[in-house]
Order: sequence, then structure tokens, then C-alpha cells
Amino acid sequence: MFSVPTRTQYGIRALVHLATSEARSSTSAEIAKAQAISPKYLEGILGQLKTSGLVLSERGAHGGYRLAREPESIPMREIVEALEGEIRPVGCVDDSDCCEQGVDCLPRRFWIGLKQAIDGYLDSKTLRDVIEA
Amino acid sequence: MFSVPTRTQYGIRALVHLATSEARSSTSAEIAKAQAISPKYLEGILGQLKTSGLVLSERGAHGGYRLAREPESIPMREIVEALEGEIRPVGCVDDSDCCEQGVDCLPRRFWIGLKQAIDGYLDSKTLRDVIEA
DNA sequence: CGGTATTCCTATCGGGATAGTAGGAATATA
DNA sequence: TATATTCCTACTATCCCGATAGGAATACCG
Ligand code: FES
Ligand code: FES
Repeated sequence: MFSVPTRTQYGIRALVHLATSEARSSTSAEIAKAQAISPKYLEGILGQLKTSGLVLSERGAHGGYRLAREPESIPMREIVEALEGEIRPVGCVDDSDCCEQGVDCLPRRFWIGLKQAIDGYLDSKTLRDVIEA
Repeated sequence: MFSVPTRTQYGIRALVHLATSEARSSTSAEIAKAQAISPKYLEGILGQLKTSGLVLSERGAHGGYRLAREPESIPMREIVEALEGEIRPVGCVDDSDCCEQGVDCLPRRFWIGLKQAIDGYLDSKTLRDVIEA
């Protein structure tokens, strides 16, 4: 349960690769091979990370991807949310209600607490922490 | 992301219903109506909770379900794991490896930390905490 | 300019899980 | 016996995920 989609796992592994690589930039194909990830699939993931401003890219020959910031400035939460959106165990974590109990719903606070626990962990780790663990 | 299946949400709401109900026991149909849950679907969920030893049941007329223990003796983690198995963000949280990095895999520790954060929260709350929040 | 390497865009597909449905057998009460 | 309920098994429909395909845009390099 609570399994993390491969999309997110791959994205993080790709960022770890970029953060630990000597080279100034790496191509999608390089990363895919090194990390044993489906190349075409990884392309899309890197595109998503680029849209979110986590990586920069250069096209054409000698192009590739590199981190947009230093690893210590990239919180893991930002990565996860870039890949799969905000942590939302259940619909009612924001304002709205998802069951018939309305605002006084008891489970609701429980779920909000869970979200906070997860967010807290993700906020406490940066990409630097991960590559140095 | 990290959305909790309705199965788990329903299960918890059913247990909350049992814990807060005055009656000695409630039928599946009663709970389904009170909580606006698909009746037949809820039947299966209650069966699962029974198999896990969280609720007791009596068949026949005037039968129904009731909690097997006091709410303060039911950790939320036990409920969640009864409904969807152990918390396992990614395959390698136990011994095995899931990527090509082997045991030294960097992201792995990150995922294990996440699992611990979630487990810690779920261990810290009992059904009593939820109904009294 | 031509060739090549690469990112980037869009569309599609198959499998598996989830959510829900259906029907009825077993069992208890009255 | 009639009725209320849990319990069991099978089925379906839908959605999401992971992956694939093909090619357009763009940059370097001689
Ligand atoms: S409002 Fe979300 S579980 Fe009740
Ligand atoms: S071993 Fe699980 S992410 Fe590397």
C-alpha cells in the first residue's frame, strides 16, 4: 500500500543521477541506460521535471539535461509534487467535504494529520540529503 | 497523490460508526445508509475487517457487527494494514532491491524514511484518538 | 548547407487494479 | 416456516499507469 508510482521513482533516480554525475549535462538516453529505465518513458518524465523548473535542457547535438539548482536547494517535496501533484490522501484535505458528515467529519482530521506527516518528512529532505545519505 | 483507496476510507468510516454508535451492534445496511456507502461493497469491507480480527459479527436476524476491542486498543495502523497491507512505498523497503544500484541505492533510504514517517503517524493514533479529535 | 544528435510533442495501447454489482448459500431469530 | 442478516463467489465496467510509436523542432558540426 501507498506505493509510489514508477513515474516518481524514475524521476528521483534521474535527478540523483544528474546530481551525482561529473558531466555538465546528461542525455535522456544516458540516464535511461545507466538507471535501466524505459528510454521513451523517461523522456516524458524529464520533460515534466523541466516544466516544473527542476531541470534545464538543451536541444540538439551535445544537448541534455542538468539540474536547475544546487541539490541542497531542491526539497524532495518539490520533486514529488512536480511529478504527481500535491499530497492528498483523500478529497477533503483542503476545504471541501468528501463524505456526508460535513465539516465535523472525524476521519477528516486524521487524514489531514497524515498529509502533514508526509509533507513534514518530504520538507525535511533535500536532494542533497538523498545523495549523501 | 498518495490518494487512499475508498476501500480504506469506507472501512475507517465504518469503524468510526461502530465506535460512536450507542447500539450494541450495527448491521451492514445500517452503516451503509448512515455513511452513504454502497451497501454490497461495504459488506465485503466489513468481512475483511472481521477476518483481520478488528470486528466481530453475528449472523441472522438481529445480527450485525461490533468492534472486537475498545477503540483505544485499535491502532490506526492496524486498520490500514488490514485493508491494504503493509506500507510499502517502493519494492525495496525490505531486503530486496528494486533498481540496479543494489544495496547501496541512494533513493532507497529515502523511501524507507518515508515509510517510517507514515508508520510512525499511524502508530501514534488509535481509533479512540480519531473519534475524539 | 547537410547530416546527425537530441529534446519535445501528441497519440495510442495493454494490463491491472479499483469500485461496484449480482445472486445466492449459510445461519440465526422468532 | 418466514425473515433478517452475514457470508461467499463470480462478474463487469472504468479508470489509471506504464510503456511505446512516430515524428517535428532545434541545435551542433563539418
Ligand atoms: S469529509 Fe472526508 S472523510 Fe468525511
Ligand atoms: S533499490 Fe529501490 S530505488 Fe534503488
